[in-house]
Amino acid sequence: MLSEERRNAIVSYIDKNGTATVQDLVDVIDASAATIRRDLLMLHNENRIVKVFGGATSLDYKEMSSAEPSVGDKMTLNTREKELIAEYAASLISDDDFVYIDSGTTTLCMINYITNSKAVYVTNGIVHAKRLIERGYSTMIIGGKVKPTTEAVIGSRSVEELARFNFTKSFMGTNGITERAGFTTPDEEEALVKSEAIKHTLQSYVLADHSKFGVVTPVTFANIWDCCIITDTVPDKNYADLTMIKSVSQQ
Amino acid sequence: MLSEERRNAIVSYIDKNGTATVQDLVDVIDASAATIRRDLLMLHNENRIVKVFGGATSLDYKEMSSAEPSVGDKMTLNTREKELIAEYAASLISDDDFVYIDSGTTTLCMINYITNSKAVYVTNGIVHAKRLIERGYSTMIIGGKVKPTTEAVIGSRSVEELARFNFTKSFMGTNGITERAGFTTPDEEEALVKSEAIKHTLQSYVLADHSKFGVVTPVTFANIWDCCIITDTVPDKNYADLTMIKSVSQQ
DNA sequence: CGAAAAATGATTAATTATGATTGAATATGG
DNA sequence: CCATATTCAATCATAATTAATCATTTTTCG
Repeated sequence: MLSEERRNAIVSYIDKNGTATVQDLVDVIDASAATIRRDLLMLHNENRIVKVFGGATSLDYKEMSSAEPSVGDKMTLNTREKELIAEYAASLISDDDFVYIDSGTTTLCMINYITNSKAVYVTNGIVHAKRLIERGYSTMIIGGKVKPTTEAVIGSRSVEELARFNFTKSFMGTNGITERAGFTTPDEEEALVKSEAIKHTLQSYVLADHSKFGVVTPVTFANIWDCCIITDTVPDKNYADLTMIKSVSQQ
Repeated sequence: MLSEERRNAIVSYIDKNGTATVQDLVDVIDASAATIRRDLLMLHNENRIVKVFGGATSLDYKEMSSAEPSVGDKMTLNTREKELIAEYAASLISDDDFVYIDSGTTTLCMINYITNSKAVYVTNGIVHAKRLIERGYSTMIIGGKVKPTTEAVIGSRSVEELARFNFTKSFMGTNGITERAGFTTPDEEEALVKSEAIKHTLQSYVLADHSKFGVVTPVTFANIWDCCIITDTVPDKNYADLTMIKSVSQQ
């Protein structure tokens, strides 16, 4: 058996079962533990599996204990509401729009519902850009520092770049919405990017499920009247007097 | 039996079965192991098969067998040569380097071997940026249009952005290398980005396996003496007089 | 035909992959 | 926190594979 064949067998076993211990692989494949370990190390370097203590897991195997939520993990939270919000937001895009899509999980979800291929899309999310391109849309990405946790492009360079654009519509994520603090986010640099994008947009939308209302996080990136909120259910009617709200709840 | 038809028989056997050991081929084809090896070497240099230790595999063997987990990463045809080239290139990065990593599959492979977390990395590849960040490196991305097929950031905006950087090292991919045409690529916009990156770099490296030598594609992005070539085997000794070459072949 | 060139097969030294061993590192269960 | 049990990485000896060499055969072409 060729060593390549053996390594492929290891990868398919792991992909099929999600995980495998070194002993599992020794039993299934005719090779010693030392060889299996060497293979796992090589496959890990080639990004074909993830080597962990005791064995290996497939690339897309989710670790439940992971404390920091990366973009991929957060996707699974609050799906039903997010889907509805995302679907409605995507429907707003028309042919000659120049659209800015903010980084964040709700906006990422929105991309799946986009159907307009005549519009041009700009984003500061690495994953967002990748998905837009995969789906065949005309896409641009903002340059700058990449923030590790959210895979968003931020920093002064990004702000400068944004200043040269004039969007017709922008779709933003947020961490908190209150009447007094407006739209807020925990990261100052991310907030600067968001503000700049909104500043250069004709009509900005904030995509936020009901859990975001009444929450304040450190930095404000827009006042409550600057953006139209797209949400599922509005907890407080006061908001209606201050800004435009589109509720997409099912009933 | 004509040597040419024997080689064709070898290729079809390998294409049909995915892999073959030297012994397999000796059994099937009426020739000695030495001849089979010579054939495999020749066929490998002609890019008709991939020679591996113990035998050979078809060109797309790895792609076929692994159930592709992440979309878009399917273009990673990682041959043994690419791995070696990538590994050596990654080892060149030192602590206070400001590194540019060009889009392309060989440079993507290189990221897996990077270990220096003190350097700062800039790239125009969407997937490259994502992987750099995932692996925990300080990363920046160039802004601009995203090219659908390669997921590379290109266009005038990218060139403008690059003009503001001063890299200590850059690692480039290429489609062709010849003495007269230098380093070439099929896409003009991509060529412009590459040239600009090289222009703002102290020492540029081109990562290229043997199959790129003697190939000319429409647009030149650098002269042969502008970059140090990192490759597996150099087909023509003339190159050594024109540029710096580091060969990482196993022999 | 016959010499030169090319291809082939056998042999061998060198390279590479593998498997076993061992001290060090890491996880587990109090 | 500790002690214990796994697992790991490094090392080495062994087995397998290879590239290089050379003698022999086949092909080429004047």
